[in-house]
Amino acid sequence: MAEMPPLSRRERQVMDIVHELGGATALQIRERMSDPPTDSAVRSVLRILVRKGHLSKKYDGPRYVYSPRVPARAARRSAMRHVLKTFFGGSVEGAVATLIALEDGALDADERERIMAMIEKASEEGR
Amino acid sequence: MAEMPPLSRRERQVMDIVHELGGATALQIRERMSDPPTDSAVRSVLRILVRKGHLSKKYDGPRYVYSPRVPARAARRSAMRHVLKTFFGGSVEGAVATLIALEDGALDADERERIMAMIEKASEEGR
DNA sequence: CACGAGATGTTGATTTTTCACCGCTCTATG
DNA sequence: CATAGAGCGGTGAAAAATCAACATCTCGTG
Repeated sequence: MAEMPPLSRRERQVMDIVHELGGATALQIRERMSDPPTDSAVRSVLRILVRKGHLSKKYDGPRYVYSPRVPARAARRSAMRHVLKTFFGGSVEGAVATLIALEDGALDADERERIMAMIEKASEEGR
Repeated sequence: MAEMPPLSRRERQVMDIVHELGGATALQIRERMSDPPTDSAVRSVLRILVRKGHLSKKYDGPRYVYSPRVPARAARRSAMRHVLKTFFGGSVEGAVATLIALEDGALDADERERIMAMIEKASEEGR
């Protein structure tokens, strides 16, 4: 389970799509690409990603569904940790600030409440 | 000044380091790489990144300092937006949850207070 | 001035990535 | 049964990325 070399451009693009969808067929993936190559090209990188251990494929109904090998939770944490370190100098505060200020993520009262509660809870438990 | 082709592996690695440091010399960058190639190899990708418009170089004292061409604020927002979409289905709530639960980011009382205040303020201002 | 060390840029060869063509299988349908 | 269409994977060639050797230039020092 080594962490190998980082992904190539296409590989990363495909992984992002699969992560976003949770699991996806070759066709779905191709449809989501901004600059889609041929179907077989997509399959080529899928094959590589499976071989490298980043994706698993399962035969669901009439076609294969590709899913991330690493659990969603871990992937989320890892991705977040990376931007936290790279763009926010590790400042959770700064990251949250940017997050809630993201115009397209306008949070309503409910969501705000839940977030507040969450933080309360976390700081209690986290000592 | 289009944003065209995504970055290659090395390019992304270098960009991340530069973003993290805000600005850096070729040597600093190389020092931060986990699997550093030769100095001249590093310079090669730096040159490419400058040509592509992702980095600017300024002659500071005895050497060049490379800096991101896109303002830190915009870069942060863009990076955050991407993980938000890819790993959290756009849920700010989910993202904040992960953020505050990152064990290595243990937030103290002060930080928690400031974050709470921030959220209050944001929702007051009619977001 | 001559020299060595540090910083940079260039070039071209090697390695990796990307991709489409091709053939196979399976299923549905006429 | 014959055919057509969809899904799949292998292969090798083209394109891109990666990298180290090499050439310059600058600066400080003996």
